[in-house]
Order: sequence, then C-alpha cells, then structure tokens
Amino acid sequence: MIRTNQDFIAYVERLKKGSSHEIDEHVFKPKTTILRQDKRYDSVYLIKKGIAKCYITDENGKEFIQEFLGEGMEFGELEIFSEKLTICSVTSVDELCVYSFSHKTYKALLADDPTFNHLVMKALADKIRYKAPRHSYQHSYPIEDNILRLQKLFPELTEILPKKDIANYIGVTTRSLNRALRELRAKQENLR
Amino acid sequence: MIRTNQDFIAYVERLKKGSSHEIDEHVFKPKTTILRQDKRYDSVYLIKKGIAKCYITDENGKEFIQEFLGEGMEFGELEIFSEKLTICSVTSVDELCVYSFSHKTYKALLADDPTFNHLVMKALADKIRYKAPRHSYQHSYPIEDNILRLQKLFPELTEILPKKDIANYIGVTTRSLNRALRELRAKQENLR
DNA sequence: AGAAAAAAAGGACATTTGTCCCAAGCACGA
DNA sequence: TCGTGCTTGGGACAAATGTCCTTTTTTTCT
Repeated sequence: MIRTNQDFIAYVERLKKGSSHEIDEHVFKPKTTILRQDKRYDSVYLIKKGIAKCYITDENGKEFIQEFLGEGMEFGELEIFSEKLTICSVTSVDELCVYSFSHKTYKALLADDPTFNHLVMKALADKIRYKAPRHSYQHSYPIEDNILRLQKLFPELTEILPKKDIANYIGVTTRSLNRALRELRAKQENLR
Repeated sequence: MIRTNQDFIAYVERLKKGSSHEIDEHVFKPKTTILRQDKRYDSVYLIKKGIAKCYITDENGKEFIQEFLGEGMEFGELEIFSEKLTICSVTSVDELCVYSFSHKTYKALLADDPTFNHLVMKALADKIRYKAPRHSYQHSYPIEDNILRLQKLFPELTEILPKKDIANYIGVTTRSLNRALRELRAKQENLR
C-alpha cells in the first residue's frame, strides 16, 4: 500500500553527488499540501524520506486516495508528458523530505541519461500495474476483506493514519469502516 | 471510454514504411483472446483498427474491465519494463488489426529512437491520468450517473457491446445495470 | 490550563446493490 | 430446422453501505 522504489532513489542520489544537474532538496512539515489538483506546477518531486498521500477530490468534496507514496516514489511527473493540469493533490502524511527537479532539468535527464529514462519508464509502468488489480479487488470484495488485506500488508499504517484516510483509501465512508472493524473485533472475540 | 492515440499510430506507420525495423501485422477475429492474464508473452501490440477490451478476472471469475482500447493504443508493453506476467487479459471486440513488435525490436526502438521513446512515455502517462479519475468517479456516483456519462461519451458503444461488458466496465452486476436503465426510462417517460 | 476543533464510535433508518431465480427472445451449429 | 445455449429483462428478498445525528475522546491552539 505504501509504495517505494529503492533503485530510483539510489540513482538520483548518485546523480546529485555528480552535481552536473540541479537537484534541490526540500523538507515539508506533516500535513502540508504540496500539489493541488487542477493547478499547474513546474517541478517534479522524488521522495527521499516520509510518506505522502496522493488523492482526488470530487465536486462534493469527497476524497479518493489513489496511493500512498514512500521512499523513491515520484509525483508531479505526469505533467511533463502532457502539458496539462495536475490530476491529484499530494499532501505529506508525516515529515517529508524530497528531491525536486525543475521541468527543464527533468526533461534534460530524460533525453540525455538512458538510465534515468529507463527508471522513469519503469516507474510509470509500475504505477499502472499497481492500480489495475487494486480497484478490481476493492470492487469485488466486502470491506472486511479489504481491511484484513491492508492490516496484513501494513500493520503499522493503521497507527499513523486517521480513520478517514483509511476509509477514503478503501473507498467507503468512515461509518462503514467502523462497522466493519467492529464486526471483525466481534469475530475475534468469538474465536477465544 | 474507447481510448485512442493518433500520434502513435501515425509514427509507427511511418516507421514501418522505413522498414529498418521488424514490425508485423496481424488480424484477429472478433472475440479472440490475445493476451491471457498471468501468462508470459514476447510481443507488444499496437492497435491499427478495431476495439479491444482489457480486463482482469478475479478468483471468483468476475471480470473487471480496465479500459477499451482503440486505434493507436498499445497493450503488452508493461511487461517490457518489469519482467513479470501480464496483469490483464485482452480480447478483441470486433475485428482487430494490430501491429506487433517483438520485445527485442521494441527495446531497440526505445533505446535508439527518441521520438518513439517519447511517444511510449506519454502513452504510459496518459494511461495513469485516465485511470485515476475514472475509479474515483465510479465510486462516488450512483450507477445511473455512470450510465448517463457513458451514453454521452459513446452513444454507439451501447450498441456494440453486450450488457455484461458495460456492467463490468462500470463495476456492477448486470441486474443492477438493468434496474438503473429501467429507472432512467421511467424518468424519461415522466418528462413527456 | 481551558476552550475549540477534530477524530472516533456507533444508533436508527433509508437506499443501493447483490443474489438467486425464472422466463422469453435470439443466434448459431449439427 | 430444431435444439442448446447465450443474452436480456425482471421479481423477490437479503445484505451491504450510506446518511444523518449524537456522544465521547483526543488533539490542538492560545
């Protein structure tokens, strides 16, 4: 659920030391919104440390969380390829350290550095691979199954995130999430 | 809903005429399954003409349609970047004409042809952009709204596709789709 | 520390969607 | 041309989820 990409971060750190490219560093406080849906930006970010949530808000104000980004994941890169507005808002969950590239630098790297090019391409492909089964799974299984799956994959996450985020990630209301959690607890009582 | 990419097809046709690369052509009959989920393949396909559906089947046999691919859309390309199994099955809806590249050829083009490289990258980025709001929308709105949206975007599609596919695309059962359609009809009666 | 705001939990009820059926229409192959 | 098997349409009921609201607890800010 929290996605990472060690290869990418390792390579960018190497690049930055080489210092032939301008790569900046930033630190954002928890709960800072870095990208806002439907705006235009001129930077691409790569997460060095921390967790960010990437989400869409619809007209009714409902949030739908696309993914949680961890070390080595980038955001703001889609706008390099089609000169459009950002589709997702991105907000830091805890303290977030990032590397940032201007569009200019990023494009230059894509064009001149085959390794970088390949890493970006792979990262895009992985985002697609990741999303496909996820939405399918969420549709096909009851909330309880989704919770169990999540708790198995990221036991620690339930501690960090507010219930609302977990609900938005699964795509249900907080009420439904609570109900499901209670039923799970009841079942575990019964087992003892 | 049926996605296309004219730039890509135009460029590949130009490439093929140049004939320095091996690009084959294939025609598939309607309802032919070209890729099967969880198998391994050695080709990438680009649609020249026709429509294909791209879907995931879960353990219970439920299909969830990811997207409908039209002219200029590719499939089987994700496996170039991570040497994994295919995540989606792909089946022709009507007669389907495709160009096909061996992985070897495709990789060579990616490495040596910057225009091709850029087109592929943009295509990947667009797939991500496309999926994000779609799943969010489907979750947040009732079936009726999803149908109306679909009918507005692709009035012809309702003719070509069996109801089951439309339901699978929206992510509901055929029963629910029918119910929603009937209610829509009733509402339109009332207006007159 | 104390007030205000946000998060968590859950009751009661409404609505949506799914499941399980059955029946009619149509389509394609033996 | 006659079946056999999809596709379509819908009834009846069950289950899941959402909405609205209230209460309690926790966090945050001054």
